[in-house]
Amino acid sequence: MDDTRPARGLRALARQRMREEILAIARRHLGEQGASGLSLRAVARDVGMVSSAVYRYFDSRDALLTALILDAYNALGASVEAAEAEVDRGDLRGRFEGLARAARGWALADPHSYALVYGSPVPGYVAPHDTVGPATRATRVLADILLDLTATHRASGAPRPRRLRPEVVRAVAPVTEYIGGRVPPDLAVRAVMVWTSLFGLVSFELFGQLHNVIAEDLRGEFFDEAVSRLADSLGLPPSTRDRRR
Amino acid sequence: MDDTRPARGLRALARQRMREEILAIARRHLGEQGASGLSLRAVARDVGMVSSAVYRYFDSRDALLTALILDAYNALGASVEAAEAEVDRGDLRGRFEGLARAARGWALADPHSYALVYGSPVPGYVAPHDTVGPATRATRVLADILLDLTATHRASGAPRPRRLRPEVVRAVAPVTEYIGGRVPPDLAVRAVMVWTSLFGLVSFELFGQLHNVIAEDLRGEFFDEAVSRLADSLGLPPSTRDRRR
DNA sequence: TGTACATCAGTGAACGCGCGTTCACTGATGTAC
DNA sequence: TGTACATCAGTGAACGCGCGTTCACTGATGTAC
Repeated sequence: MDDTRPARGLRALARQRMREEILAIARRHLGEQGASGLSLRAVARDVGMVSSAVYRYFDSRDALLTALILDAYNALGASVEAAEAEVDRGDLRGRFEGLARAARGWALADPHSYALVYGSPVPGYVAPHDTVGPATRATRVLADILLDLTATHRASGAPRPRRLRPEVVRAVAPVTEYIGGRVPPDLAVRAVMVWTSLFGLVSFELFGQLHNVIAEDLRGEFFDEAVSRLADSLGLPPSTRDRRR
Repeated sequence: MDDTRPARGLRALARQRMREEILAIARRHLGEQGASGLSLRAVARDVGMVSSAVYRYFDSRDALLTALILDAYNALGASVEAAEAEVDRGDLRGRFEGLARAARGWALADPHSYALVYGSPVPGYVAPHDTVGPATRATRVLADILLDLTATHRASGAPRPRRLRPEVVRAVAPVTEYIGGRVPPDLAVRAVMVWTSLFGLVSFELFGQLHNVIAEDLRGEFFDEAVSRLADSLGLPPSTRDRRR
């Protein structure tokens, strides 16, 4: 059951299509039952085949879950990359805003996939190692914006960097290393905080925590405001194309 | 099955103790199976009674879940209130730090209860209305700190308030109203962002999203740093007792 | 170009399991006299 | 202070259900000659 790339031949093509149909229906089921309630039999029923037939495509229920998780990370990554790529390279703020809006947009469009990867972990399920790459696609986009920021020294308008205790510098060491280049630890701290804010906001919105907090029809407006402030906290210069602030 | 306060008489007392034992074991099970996998039969087995006996204490599986959610909110609220109450009323920053650390501390001590209320929603489960009160105990503590902040006009060192678009003002209207007093919309926006950052950070830590991001043995250090920056962003004055910053 | 055969997607029955909930019951225990 | 009785916590069997996974099978279809 090597479900890798080569889709040569008619059979292989049909196989891939079937695989994707199963995944699509499983994705829909995620919403109604949640990850731990995802039932291979129910999926098979909806696909229109007998439950055992699914085993032609996935080794087990966990393998199906893994595929869904990989898909989720890749869909988020692709959506973020595409949005960010549309913006002028020099417009760092615009790139960040594009990234942030794309992330929220994807989450709203497919909340169950979002919950699968950013919600509470599925009990008993352990993600295999090959989810690591796709999981970092979105963060890579932010990292590159920060690299450009430090490289062009445009952080002149940035908040004064704080003096950091050495433990904090060590705490964010994986981040400075991941970003690459010569990113100062203070910026790494800011980056992690911005990232958690961003996903914290999306999670709050999706998981019902903004109920009676942010007016439901103005969540997008609020999000944009928040994103703008997060951009400030990173020291991103005003957008080159849009200076309404 | 009115499971309310009056614990008069020996029987009623035993009843309450039993109820609490069931809840304690159910809480433990939450971790191993997750909310949607919580099994009334399994809980009964661990308590040492037959599954039908649990129905003497809870009307249904959902009622058990509701009790767990209520307990979680109350435990978080109590822990946050206690920590904040220990600090000098005038030390606004200290009060905020106490609140934040208590929230994280509780979450780390009982991650499954945390996931129950701040993780992905349990599919098919709808929280009854009486969870609303306990759900806001922790936020009330922050609201009171902000009230004191605006009342004493100590926000002199605060970041300059931003001009807000009217839609944003309307978006946070429920927050300004909830906090009470004359809290400016800009501060309400900051409050929501701080709150989502705080819980975003805790969720990331608990749900494994900080893996390879923040060194595992320095998460507490990083959290304290983040909390200090969040306090800054609220414009809380330097702590009266501790000026190491 | 035509045919024989190997591949493999999908079937259907079966396995052993745990689930939530109901019901009539038993027997210990608190309470009213 | 002693006793009869009502209360009610806990039992055990039963209900109908869906689950993941296995296995031997069938028959359409792509491929090698």
